Amino acid sequence: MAVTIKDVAKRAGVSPSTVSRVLSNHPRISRETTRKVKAIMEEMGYHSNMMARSLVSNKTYTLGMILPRPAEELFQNHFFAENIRGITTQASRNGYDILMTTGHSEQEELAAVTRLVKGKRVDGIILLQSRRNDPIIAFLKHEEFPFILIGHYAQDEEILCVDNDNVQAAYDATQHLIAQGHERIGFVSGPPNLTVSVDRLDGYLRAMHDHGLPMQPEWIVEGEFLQESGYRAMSFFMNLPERPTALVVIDDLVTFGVLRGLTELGFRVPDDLSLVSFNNISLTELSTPPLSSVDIGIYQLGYMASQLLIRQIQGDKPQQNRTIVPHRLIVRESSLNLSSKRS
Amino acid sequence: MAVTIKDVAKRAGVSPSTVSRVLSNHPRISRETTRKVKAIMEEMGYHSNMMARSLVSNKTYTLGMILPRPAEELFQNHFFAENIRGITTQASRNGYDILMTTGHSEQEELAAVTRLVKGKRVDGIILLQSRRNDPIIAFLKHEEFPFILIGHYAQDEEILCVDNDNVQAAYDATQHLIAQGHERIGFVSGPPNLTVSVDRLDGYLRAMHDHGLPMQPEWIVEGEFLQESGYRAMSFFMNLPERPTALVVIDDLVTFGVLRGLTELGFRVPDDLSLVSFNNISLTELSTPPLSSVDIGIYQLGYMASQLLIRQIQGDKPQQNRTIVPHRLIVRESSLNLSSKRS
DNA sequence: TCCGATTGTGCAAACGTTTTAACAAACGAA
DNA sequence: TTCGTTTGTTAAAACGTTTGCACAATCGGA
Repeated sequence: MAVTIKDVAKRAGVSPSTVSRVLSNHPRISRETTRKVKAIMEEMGYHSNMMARSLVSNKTYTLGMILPRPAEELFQNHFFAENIRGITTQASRNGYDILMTTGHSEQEELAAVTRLVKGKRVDGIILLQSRRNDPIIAFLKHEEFPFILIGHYAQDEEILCVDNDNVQAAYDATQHLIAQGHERIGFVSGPPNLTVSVDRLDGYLRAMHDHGLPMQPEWIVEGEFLQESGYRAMSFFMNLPERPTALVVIDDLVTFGVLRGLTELGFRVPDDLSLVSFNNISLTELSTPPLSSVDIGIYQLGYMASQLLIRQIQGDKPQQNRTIVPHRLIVRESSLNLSSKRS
Repeated sequence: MAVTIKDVAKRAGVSPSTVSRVLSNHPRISRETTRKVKAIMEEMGYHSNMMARSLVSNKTYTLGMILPRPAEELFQNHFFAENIRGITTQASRNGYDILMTTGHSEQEELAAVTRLVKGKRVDGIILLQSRRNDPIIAFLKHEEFPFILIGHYAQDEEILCVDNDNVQAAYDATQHLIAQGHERIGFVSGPPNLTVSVDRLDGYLRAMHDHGLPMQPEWIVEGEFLQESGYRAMSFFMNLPERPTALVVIDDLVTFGVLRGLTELGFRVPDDLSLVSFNNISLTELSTPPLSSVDIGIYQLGYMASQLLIRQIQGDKPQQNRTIVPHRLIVRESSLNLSSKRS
């Protein structure tokens, strides 16, 4: 039905091989033949059948990824959307498309990945998250299939990944609060089994230590990446006999929970409690007051992941396994202290 | 390298055709053979090569879509993420994956779609938006290639689409404000060339008319789907000699702009101005005050689109071209009037 | 003039499936 | 017993490419 390489060949009076070689810019094809064949391809509206091409060349020019499950709140809408934009944009630029699939459980996800890999549907895989002992990572590593992780995998430093320096990011956030004159600073963390929670807590602790500030164990609260966690943390902190004057919060969404609680109780931000958090989603600047947040370069995380994975597919060994995307603290009203406001 | 159908056949002592038929549950294959072949496939870790399968069967079990360009703010992060979740989930359930590609201009997007269609990479296409005279729609229609539109295309009622009843949604929102005792109600619209803007304005006008309320042309303001538009609309309305007491706003993000402006000027919501908007993104309930918003079922829009497209691919002719996803007004504090609050 | 290298092209096999047509065997009814 | 039907299987062609090998023609230097 559709125009094939043979049709073009016949019309051009050459063999199919020649047409194929024109397509792939083979050096031995003459200027003249190239011109003629290309003209005829144009004229006949030829587009090569990707399935046939993939079958023989064993390349699909497709990167796979699994859609994060709703349960995995680490990846909220904003993160996911920005991230995938980065991934897709860079992939496109290199002639790759993104294949997305999903599973309703860890087991189904593994089955989906297996299907993509063994069924030769993709050339590489981008993983948006990893749990501890991730069977998908184990599988991909065992198959020696190209893949990259956004985030990093504490259990295995050998795998390719793109991540932030979360220790430093939290250090910066904490130091900023200290510079604003705060000494009593609390930390609202995420699930303790996630590297990101561990790293950010670490950065907070280091900053406190480096500036000789007292650390109280009760000023560190764990939670989920949900606003409810923020709400709970807030009420815990505000009921302490000695309240902190500022909080470093693991995620913007959690901070919204803190903020809502504070507003309900009649406390004011930053006057009664200053806040800094992470991710800098677009709504941080819309809230009242606007939230200070560490921009972790979500788009760039995706962009780099695409780029590095494609390089690896094409046989480029990277110097180091882990690539760091720079972060940037965006200071807004939620962490500006009174004196600097009054000045 | 990988295990092929031939390897399985040889090991099972049958022909490749038989193995293929076992794979596709051909009725003529005996119980015994099926059992044996399946066991061997399991044992050898066989997975069929999708490229080869697609090449001959002309089916890819893949749906294509183009990533909305950042410029097209109609599709914000929240919408996009929720929508794609619906699309992918339902696709997966039917054994389809999603292929995502992108282009930096309308022309590139058309080229990308052409590549997917002519290169036989996908079985159908989901379009997340359409401009007027969309060349992509024209192309797909001309090729008679299965596709579905999320939203609808006023120029052509023949194409398959999933949409809300935006007229009724706006009617409901307006009527709610009227029920709260408002008579002076303004409308903040989106770009006038989008169907969604036209429809929602229409619903607003009808509700006002049906309740015998005065309509003032200056109470209708056009803008973009950006918070800046909300900010501008707000300052316009609040500087009128006769201010409205409530606004219907085309989109939540725009409403955040209105809200920020009001807060800056010291106005209070809903006391000085009540607000209702559309889309019900997750942050509407986190803002202060929480925003009333019409939930348009973003996930379900995607879910239905997937489902209907797959049906069409499989040869099921739908009764009607346009499928309506129900909406639901979620009333929150931003539109509850004083009397009902005090009661 | 001859010959080795270079340039341009074609033949045919291969990639891993699906599917049509054919056929053998078993079955059941006359 | 015979013959039409059903059941189970296979051989082989086809899908649209890529690519190793072969070969002819041209070229450039001795």
